[in-house]
This record gives sequence, C-alpha cells and structure tokens, in this order.
Amino acid sequence: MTNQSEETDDLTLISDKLIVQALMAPDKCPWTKGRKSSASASNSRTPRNKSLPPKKPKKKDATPRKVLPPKVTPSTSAVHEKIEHGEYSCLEDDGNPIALAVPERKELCVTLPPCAPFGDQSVDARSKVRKLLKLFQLICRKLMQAEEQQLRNFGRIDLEAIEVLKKYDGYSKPDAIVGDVPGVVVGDEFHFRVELSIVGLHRIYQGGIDSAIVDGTRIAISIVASGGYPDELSSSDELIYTGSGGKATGKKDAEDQKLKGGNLALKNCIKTKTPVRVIHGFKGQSRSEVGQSKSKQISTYTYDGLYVVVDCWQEGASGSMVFKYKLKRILGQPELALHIVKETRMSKVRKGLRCPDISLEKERIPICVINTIDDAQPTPFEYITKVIYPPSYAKEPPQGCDCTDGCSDSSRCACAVKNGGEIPFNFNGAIVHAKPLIYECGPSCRCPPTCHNRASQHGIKIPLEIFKTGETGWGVRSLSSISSGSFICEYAGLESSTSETMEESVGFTIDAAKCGNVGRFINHSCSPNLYAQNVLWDHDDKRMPHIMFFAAENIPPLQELTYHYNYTIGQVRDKNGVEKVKECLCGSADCCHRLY
DNA sequence: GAATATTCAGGATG
DNA sequence: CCATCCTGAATATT
Repeated sequence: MTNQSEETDDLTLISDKLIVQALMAPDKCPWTKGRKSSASASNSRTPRNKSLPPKKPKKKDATPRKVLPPKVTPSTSAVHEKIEHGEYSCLEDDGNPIALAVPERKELCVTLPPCAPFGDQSVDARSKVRKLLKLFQLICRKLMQAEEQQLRNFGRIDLEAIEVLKKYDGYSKPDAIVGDVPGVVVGDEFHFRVELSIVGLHRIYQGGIDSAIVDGTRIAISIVASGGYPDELSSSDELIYTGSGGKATGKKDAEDQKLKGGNLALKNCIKTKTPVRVIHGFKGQSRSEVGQSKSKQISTYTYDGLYVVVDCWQEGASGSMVFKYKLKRILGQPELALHIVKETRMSKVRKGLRCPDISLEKERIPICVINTIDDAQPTPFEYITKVIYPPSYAKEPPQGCDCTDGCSDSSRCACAVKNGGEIPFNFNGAIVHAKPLIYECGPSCRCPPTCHNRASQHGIKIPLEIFKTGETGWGVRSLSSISSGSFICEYAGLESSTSETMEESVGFTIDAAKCGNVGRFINHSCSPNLYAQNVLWDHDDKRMPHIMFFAAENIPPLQELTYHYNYTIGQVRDKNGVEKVKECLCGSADCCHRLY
C-alpha cells in the first residue's frame, strides 16, 4: 500500500528527542529523557538496596541522533501517550531492584521495571502475558551472563529465574483455566516448561497432564506432547496421546498404567466435552552458528490450540498396558506456522518467489522476496550492507581493548568497561538487555572476531525474507523461530547530517530510500517484536551509532518482524510546518491508530 | 575428535 | 514419601 520511495518527501523531525525501544517493552527509555553515560546506565550489578531512591535521569545532554525509519512507512501510531502516562518504563531507569537470592557472597541484582502494568485493567491480557515472558527471559539472560562471567554456576537457569520472578509484585500463581488462556495465542513459543506454568498454559513443571476439578469431576485442562512417550502426531488435526505412568517412561518394573490422576482426568474429558489445550514440544532445534561455541540443546514448546478428546482405550501386553487417547483439534483455530513452514520446506518451488536474493549475495545468506498477493516487485534500490557515511566525514578511530583472553575479564576489557563493566551479550549471541548505547569490540581491538562482544557486527545470521503483506506493503519475516535477544539486522542506509556542516551537526538520520538493506522493509508496530539498539564498534562517533535490531521476545516462524518507529504525534511536519498525519495499520490491540 | 545419543542425578510441585 | 512427556552435565557411541 505504502510505497517506500514515494514517501521520500520532506519529513522533518521537529522533536530532538530520541526514542528507542527497550528490550523489555515498548517503553520509555533513557533516550526519551536524555542520555545517561553508558557507564552509569548499567545497572547490572548495582548493590542490593531496595530502598534506593529512584535515580532521576539527567535532563538532557548531547542529543545524538534521531532514528529515521524507512521513508516507506506503512502503518502506525505512537506509544507516546503511554509514555506520558508513565505506563511503561525501561530497565535502565528507576526499576525496583530485586536481589537474587544467591547463597554465595556475591549477590546479583536484577533491576526490574516498576510493576504498574500488572493488575492494571487497562492493560489487556496479551500485554500482560508478553510482559511476564519478557521479564522471565530477561532474568534468564542476566543469570546466563553471570554464569558466563563465572560469578556463579546455576544448574537450572529456568528454576533460578522463576524464583526471582516470584518476588516480583504482580506475579501470582496461575489459576486453573479451562479452554484458551487469555493473552496466549495459538503459535506462541516457549523455551522452558516453567514458562508454560508462568502464563497458566500448563501449570505443572514435569507432568504431561494438567488437570482441575470442575463440578466435582477431575478433568484435564492441558497436555504437553514432547516426545516422552511414543505419541502419534498424525498429519494435521489429530493426535494420539499416551497416558501417564507405567513402564513407558523407562521404569525398571513393568507396570500397567492406572486409570487415575491425569489419565482419569483425560478420559473424563470425553464425557464432559471439555476442550484441552495442547502444547507441542520439539527438541534439539538448536542451530549452531558458525564459529560459535558448542550449541546447547534447545527445546521449544508451541501452543497448538484446543482439542477435544474423542476416544480412550488401553493398549499393550498385560503387565505393561498403557492408555491411549485420541484428540481432535477444534476447527476454526489458526493453522500452526510450523506446519506451513514444513510444507514450504518440503515443496521444491517456493510459491510467490519474486527474487531469490535481493541482496545479490552481499549478505552472508540470501534474502528472498515472496509475494503471494499480487504481481508487484519491490521498487528497485541499491542494496548495501553497511551504512554509508557522508563523504566529508572521517570516522574517528575507536579505542579498542587489548584483551587476548576473549574479553572474559569484564573489569579489564576496555570495551566491557565502556559498557558499564559487562559484556552485554550472552555467549549465544543474544543481547542481555537494552542499553542507551553499546560498545562492541572493533577493528582496533586485539580480540578475535569470535569475541562475544561482537554480536551484531558480523551481519545477518537469521534467514530473513521480504514478503508482501496485506495492508502495509512489504514486510520482513523468517521461516525460522527466533529467540528473544537474537540479533536480526542493521538499519543500513545513507547517513546524513540534519544541519549544514558536519562539525556543528547535532543530529543525524539514516535515509534508506535510495539504498539500504533488509532493514528498510521492516514495518512499524505499536506492539513490536523487535527493538532498535544503538551500537558503536567501527568508530567512536556517538552522533551516529549503528542502529541494530534485536528480537524483543520469542518470535514464531512467519510472524512479521516489526519495531516501533517512535514518532510522536505532531512530530512530522511538511515544508510549511503543517502537521502531517499518517494512519497506523499495525492492528495490534494497543494501537493508537496514528503513526504520526 | 567432534557431533550426537543415552544415562544419571538433582529438583519443584502436588 | 511419591511420581512426573524437565534440564543440564556426565558418559557412551558414531
């Protein structure tokens, strides 16, 4: 609908505010209020002190740069009002610090955002769920970071993280829910069983069948099928599930499964016609990145939707009988993206393929263009992978570190020190949390390219594709699942100064109308799944940091990638200073229907 | 030897 | 005390 290159007119940003998304939420970041020095912005290991008065952000110092979204702006609105109402806040700011109960001398402190959103009626269930999950994932990344710095060894990060989360105001034990859980949508992905429990999808940690008593009878409310038993996940909408207990789990003694507990509950569902939530677990989807350390086995749990139990019988030889259940998926629910991806991968020809690699091999992996809506092709542009700086501009050489130990000692690595004494990435490449500015190691550092403090400078690693959306023109998505914190891509384009001379210039913008990379196709959303992070690595000019997109949550395959353009209403004017209005079409629940 | 499969042990919840 | 469609680390196997 909107065409990028048509919108190349005079967008003028009258506000000098710079707003960038926090990893936690569409939030009010330090940028909004002026910048803190990156060193003081880090809260990763502040001493524990709950009564610490909230830090007042500095009014404003040097305003670096405005993020100019692609001039092709599809749809949008602004989160501005919410920011004004203080509904959101960012990790870097005045959160309530919660100390981890680390039974060793070294205490870890995770700063959590204020808990206003919880229990607030105005926040819909979906936002709550997403916030809780983001919070949990943030804690996990923090713990992982601590583990990697060898401050401490947690066996089970998931269990450790839930302990922290429990201390957070707004966390409560989930009630038993029959049917869909408000805020959870078919296709949602999780990485730990604990996460299923947090959102109330499946409350027990290990058991496969969660049940509740309704009207005096025990009925099943959710099941997890993750390969522990030989279930049959036949084709599409049917599932044969194996009961719990007996020998199947690898017991020493053969034993018949008993019709009690979960087994009975599941059988009762036939009579009561109770819908059962099905969560599908997949194992070993880990994809070892090139040059990365050993890839951990990663399990993914996908919410498959509601099923009804239609049949129940016993199977097997006497002495090792098991219960089997036949479940049918209730019609009218969205198809799992996973299945579509499977079909797509199976089929030889890709439907709607308009271009096998729009980057013309400039990226490490091809980025194809898919259009199953009409015949349109993207408007031609020059594909570049790196930002192009103004001709007159000579980049300041960065001051690197001289680490030879892989920058492992974050108190000695000069780059880590600039990041407030931490390497802001986990060893798997995920960003730990949003910061005003991140310093990656660069060309003048002595560390090798495999250093963990170089997460976003090696280009795109996740297979992305450009596709035609219904309403918003072109968009970007992936056939793979993306886990929270993953680096997606840079926003590349022509860097230009907003004032006459380079020297006096206060603001810079990136214009991707004529040349750019995939980043120029990423649409706006009021509840985005990516966020933009400022990063410096190949130069030290804070006025024009790289703008790097990271996943703010787990993103299922085929879901469109979006970030918040961060316009404010009234911000954009035409040549004559007249306010311009653009409708937001992002369609999210908290959309305010105006991009600017 | 490294990548993968199997087993073991520790653990939270009900 | 019991058991569980978990996890991560330790062994075993290709």
